[in-house]
Parts: sequence; structure tokens; C-alpha cells
Amino acid sequence: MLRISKLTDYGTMLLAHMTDGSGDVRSATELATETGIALPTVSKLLKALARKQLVVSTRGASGGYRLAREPREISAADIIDALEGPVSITECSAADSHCDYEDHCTVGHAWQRINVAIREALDEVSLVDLKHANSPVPEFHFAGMPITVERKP
Amino acid sequence: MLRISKLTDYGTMLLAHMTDGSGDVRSATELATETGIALPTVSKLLKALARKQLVVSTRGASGGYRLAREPREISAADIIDALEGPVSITECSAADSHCDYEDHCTVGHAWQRINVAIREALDEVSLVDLKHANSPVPEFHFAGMPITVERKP
DNA sequence: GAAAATAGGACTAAAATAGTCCCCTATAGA
DNA sequence: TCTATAGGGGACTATTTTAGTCCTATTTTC
Repeated sequence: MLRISKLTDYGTMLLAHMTDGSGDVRSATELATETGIALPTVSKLLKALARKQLVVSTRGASGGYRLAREPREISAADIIDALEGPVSITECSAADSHCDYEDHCTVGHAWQRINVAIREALDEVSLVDLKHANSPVPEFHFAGMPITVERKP
Repeated sequence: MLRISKLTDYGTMLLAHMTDGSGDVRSATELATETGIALPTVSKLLKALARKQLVVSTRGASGGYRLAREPREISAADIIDALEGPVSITECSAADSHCDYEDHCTVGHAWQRINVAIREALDEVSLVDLKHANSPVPEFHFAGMPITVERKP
């Protein structure tokens, strides 16, 4: 768990795809065909990404979308911010929250430090990295138990 | 977003609370009263934490729960693993997954690197840190916009 | 003016999460 | 040995979040 939503995942696929020929304007329909994601979903995602200025839209016939800036200037954090709102690992660590347990709760601040660490990790990874990730498959250790992640063919 | 579940949050509160007098055995009822979390929820959480050996349970009259090890030996990663399963930021980054888009998807591996970074951040923070987090409130920058997190009184 | 696009938002369906409850087993102590 | 108190396991329900679709309006090209 501690997972980004499917939509964010699709959004990342879309953006990574748009990296090829990033100056080109392509319609939602084209992008849907090319990525295999359903058109209404692609459309919804691109609208959201346009609102947050990760892509630029052109309306009207022969319109479409293109990346708003260089792939290296778009980070994983940007994508998550655009599609899910700011990273905040607990409800309390969001800026506007008020939880019922404030009186008893002594843990808020530490989660916020974790939040920053996660944020930094997400900031460091650009669309370029996401696209050309040929690094060796990392080995995980969950609760002491090593887990090997299968490499896709 | 990118948020741990409420239950995990409550679980963390519980464990942080149990840090005071960590040798003492306390019943779910006591802990519920002391933390203000509803008894059935506390009970459910402690059962899960006991199964993953973060707490030790004693059955029968005058039984209850206590931490299974020193607070410093319990990390945020342990807690999330116990209550939500292993951290995996996308469906694909889970060990046993198979997604419909594998053919088109070029982003899997990079998310896994992010996953490791997050994992490391979570590993570094112990219950002790979670409890005594008096560090200054960090300043966030979301999509370039600085956000100040309100300090609780 | 027709066709091809995006913009915005309403709406429905599906899935995950949260929360409660019940019946069982174990233990302490009168 | 009986009773009260405690946890173990899991079924169940309600709620919330997420995913996905669709409709209508606006913009632009030809």
C-alpha cells in the first residue's frame, strides 16, 4: 500500500508517451489509441494536466495536447500534485486539516518529516528518468523479508 | 494524497501511546479510553499488530498488550507493513502484479526506485522519533507554491 | 457552416476503507 | 470449578473514495 491511484499511473504513462516528439500536438484520440488507455479516461486526465499546466492544450480542429515544458523539467512530484493534490501522508499533515484526536495525538510532526523525505524523493525523478528507467531492478526488504521484483519481459 | 490509511494512523497513535511504560500490559479497553479511539477499532488494530509481532498479547483475565520490542526498534515502515501490507507505490511495483498495459508501459522501473527511496525514509523513523517529534515544522513547496503547515497548540 | 477538437462538470459504477459485531478460546481468581 | 475478563478470528455493513462514462458548451479550422 501507500500507493498512487490508477489514474495517476495512467497519467504518468501518458506523459511519458508524450515525451517522444514532445513538440508535437496530438489529440486525445490519438493518445488513447497509442497508449491503449480508454478515450474518456485519457481525455479526463489531459484536461486535469492542462489545468495544472503540465501540458498545453490547443482547442478546435487539429488541436490537441503537448507537454508544457521539457521532460526533464517535469517531476514525479509534479504529476502527483496535479492529479491527486499535494502529497500529505496523513490527514493531519495536510495544511487545512483538523482531526478529532489532536488532543491525544503526539505523532503529527514526525509524519510531516517523513512527508518531506518522500516529497524529496518524488522531486528528484523527472519524466526522463521515468521513461528511460533501465536501472537494475531493486531488491526490496519488507519487514526483514527480501522480496525480488519480477522484471518485465 | 499519497496517504496512509486512517487505521494506520490510529495504529501509530496507539503504538506511540504504548511507548510510555512500554513493559506494562494494558487491555484494549484501557488503551481505547486513553487514546480516545473507539474500542472495536482499537481491538482490531491490536489484533493485527499482534499478528505481525509489533505487540505481544496476553490472553485471559488481566491480559492485554505490550510492545514487542524497544520503541527505537519499531519503524514507521514496520507499522505500515503490518497494517497495510508492503509499501508499493504502483500496482505494478508489487511483487505479484500483472497489469493490462505492460506492453505500452515504460515507467514501471522508475517508480520502483521511488519506492525504495520512500521505503528508506520510512525505515529511518522509529516510534521514538514519532513520539518526540519536536522538530521545527517544515515548510512545504507544492508545485512551487510554499505551504506552511499549522503547528498544533 | 460543418467538422474536429478541448472544457467543464454531472453522473454512475465499482472498489477500497472504516467500523461494528458475534462467537470462540484462554486465563485468573474467588 | 465457575465466573468474569481478556484476546483471536472472522463475517458483515456502511461509508467514502476512486474509476470510468457521458453530455453539453465553446473554440478553431477549412
